[in-house]
Formats: sequence, C-alpha cells, structure tokens
Amino acid sequence: MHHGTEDELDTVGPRLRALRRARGITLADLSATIGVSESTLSRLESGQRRATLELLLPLARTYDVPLDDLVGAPRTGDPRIHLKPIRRFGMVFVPLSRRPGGTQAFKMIIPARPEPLEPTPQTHEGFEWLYVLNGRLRLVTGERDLTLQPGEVAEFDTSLPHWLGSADGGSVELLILFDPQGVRAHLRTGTASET
Amino acid sequence: MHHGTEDELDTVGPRLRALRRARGITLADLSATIGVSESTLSRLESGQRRATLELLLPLARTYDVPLDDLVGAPRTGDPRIHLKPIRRFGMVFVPLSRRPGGTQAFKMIIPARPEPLEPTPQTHEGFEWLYVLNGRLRLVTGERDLTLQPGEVAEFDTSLPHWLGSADGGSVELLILFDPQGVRAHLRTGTASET
DNA sequence: ACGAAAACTTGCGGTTATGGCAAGGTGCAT
DNA sequence: ATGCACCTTGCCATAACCGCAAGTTTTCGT
Repeated sequence: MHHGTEDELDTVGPRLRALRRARGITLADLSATIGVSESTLSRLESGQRRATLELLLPLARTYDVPLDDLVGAPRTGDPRIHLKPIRRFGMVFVPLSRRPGGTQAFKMIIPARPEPLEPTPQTHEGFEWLYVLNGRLRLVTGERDLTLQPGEVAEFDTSLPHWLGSADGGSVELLILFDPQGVRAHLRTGTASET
Repeated sequence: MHHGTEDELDTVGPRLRALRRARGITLADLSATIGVSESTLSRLESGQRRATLELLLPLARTYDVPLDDLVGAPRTGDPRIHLKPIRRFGMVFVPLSRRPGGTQAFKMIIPARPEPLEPTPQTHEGFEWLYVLNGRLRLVTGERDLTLQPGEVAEFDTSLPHWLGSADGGSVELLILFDPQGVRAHLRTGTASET
C-alpha cells in the first residue's frame, strides 16, 4: 500500500538540494555550519542517506524553514475532527483535538449506571477545565462535593485529589480540557449559567 | 553552542509517547498500522532509536499531525486575557476561563438574523478550536464551505482566511478555544470596524 | 487488594547503514 | 585547454538497526 509518505521520502533530498542552491550555499558551507561532512550531506540530498532528525533539524534551522516545508507535507486538511474514542475507567473519551502537546481536549461520556459509583479520587499533574453538556455531573475535589448542571463550568488543579462521576446514575456528557503544565489552583463553578 | 535543536532531539520520543497515549493507541496498534515492530517503536519513543523520516512520516500521518508538531518547539504563550465580555462583528464572546496562559476559552454567541450574512473571511495569527453547542454553524476556511451541527468539532490555523456565521439565519452558540501559538495574543476589543 | 491480561521493555545477534577521508569526477570561466 | 571550486563516490571500521521472543511493569475488573 503506497501512500503519500513515500513520495515525501523520495523528494526530501532533491528538495533540500534545491533549497540550498536557491540560497547559494555550498556543501562546504553547510558542512562547516552544522558540523557534518560534505559527503554525508551530498548523499543525503541525493537520497543515498536516510533523513534523520539529527540532520534535518539543523538544516531546518539553517534555512529557517519549518520541517514540513522541507518534507513538503501538504497543509490542506479537513478541519473537522474524527478520532477514535478511548475507553478508560468505564468511561468514553473522545479526543477533540489533534494537536499534541499543550492543552488536550476531550468529550467525556460517563455511561448511565443502575447504582451510584463510589468516589475514588485521583491525583495527577495538570490542570483541568470542564463544561457540562448534559446530565448531572458529580465533581469531588478536596473536601468539596458538587453537582454541576448542563452549561456549568469548572476549572481546577488536578494535583489535588478529584473525581468525576454521575450525580444521579444517569449518563453525563462533558467537555474536558486538560492542560498538563497547569500549576494553578482555582475552583470556580457557574460561569456559564449563574442563576 | 547550544541550539534548541538538541532539546528537540531529546524530546521527540517523549512527545511521540505522550501523543500516542493521548489517543489511546497501543504500540501493538501502531505496529500493525505502520508496519514497524513494537520494539522499534518503543525504543523510538524512549530515545533509544534515531528518529528517521521513515518512522516519523507514517506517525505524522497516523496521528494526523504536522511534522513540526511532532518535533514540537517549546510552547510560548503570552498571556493576554480580557475578562470582560467581548463584542465583535455583532457577536458575543463570553470568557469561560480566567486562567492566564496560552489557550483562551469562550462561549461564542452568533445572534439570529433575518437575512443571511455575506462571508467575509478574516486572517490572524493563531489557532482555533471550536465546538458547536447548538444552531447550525457555517464555517468557511480556504475553499471549504462547511455546515457544522451541534456536537461537531473543528480546528484550524487562523492564518488562513476563515469565517464563522450562522448557516440558516438562526442563532448559533459555540465554544471557541483560541490558541496564540507562539505569537502574542491578537485579541482586541472595539476593533469591529469593517464588515 | 489481588491476579490475570494487556502493555511495554530489553537482551540478543545477524544484517545493514553510517559517515569521514581522500581520491576521483564535473563543469565553468578564463 | 587548464585551473579552480564544487560535488560525488569507493572504502571500511564502527555503529545503528530491528524483529523475535522472553521478561517486566502497568492496568483494571473483580
């Protein structure tokens, strides 16, 4: 099965060469700049050497061009997102963002249950923001035991013990933003539907 | 001479790992998908293998993420928050998070209109993510002209021309996340000049 | 808390790639 | 033609690769 990947692999070299020539840079220049022998660079550009990050990153830097431009990856994509749901802890997480690093967005679905679940608070590094879409969410953080209704918003530091579940046994849907780096402790509710 | 290059080289692996985990994909899944053994993938993610284009491109494709995001430069978000509701282009933006840092969260309300509005695509630095709460959203990006229904999600680079509006003249409510993405936030109130 | 299953890591070893050196092309301007 | 700058390539010791299968850790339902 041949995908676009191979085209890109084949064209990186020529691309690099064209780019270098367009800048009027010689192999000797490059070699001196990034500390790789001319021969290696030559073979890289002619496809006789693998393109490793060790080689590409200094080049991208030198040329001041994003990696994707070196590779020639197409920038056109359907902005809508269809990612496979993740099942964990009996809940369903639908990834809502493709972007790695930084903030992660999920739609979280807590299934209906005949009997209520025992809160088992968890702790992990990060910061969470959530928005209740529908259902009644039970949110336990520290000593607080809150019930959030659709439209309500909460944000809190996850380094404190916390737990999410259904408040009434019915299913709950919410949006979750998770920020791995957050170190701020705040708790607020009712931002969207203060009554 | 420390170039950022070295950091990036060291962090690609962990990055790949985090991304995979965030998507709920196992090494076995990946292995089957891109035809590379689990061990190789494991070592790649733990920095025991070089990151070659042969490995990175299929991964980028699998994750549907640009190469540069895989390699990932440090995220430099310049906090720039407007706590007050923002009115722009006849729309209302309700801040949903007070947290300083990169991502801004708003609830955006597009009012109902008797006659349809002419799409006037805008361009600005950043990255947008949106979730349609209710109503039918018309999203124009580049050549695409899409209608999104409640529950649908989109994300796109706002440096490409884009436009948001009602698809049927009715009001639309959506959640918007705006990510300055390395460039300072470009959010101004009262700059609702042209139409 | 427990135990089994799933997920991940790692030792191994034949095989292949790497990459600097230096010799050998290539082409262009004189 | 000839010199010079630029680029390519044979060589080969060294290092990296990478799948297999066995071992270890983590996960999660009970």
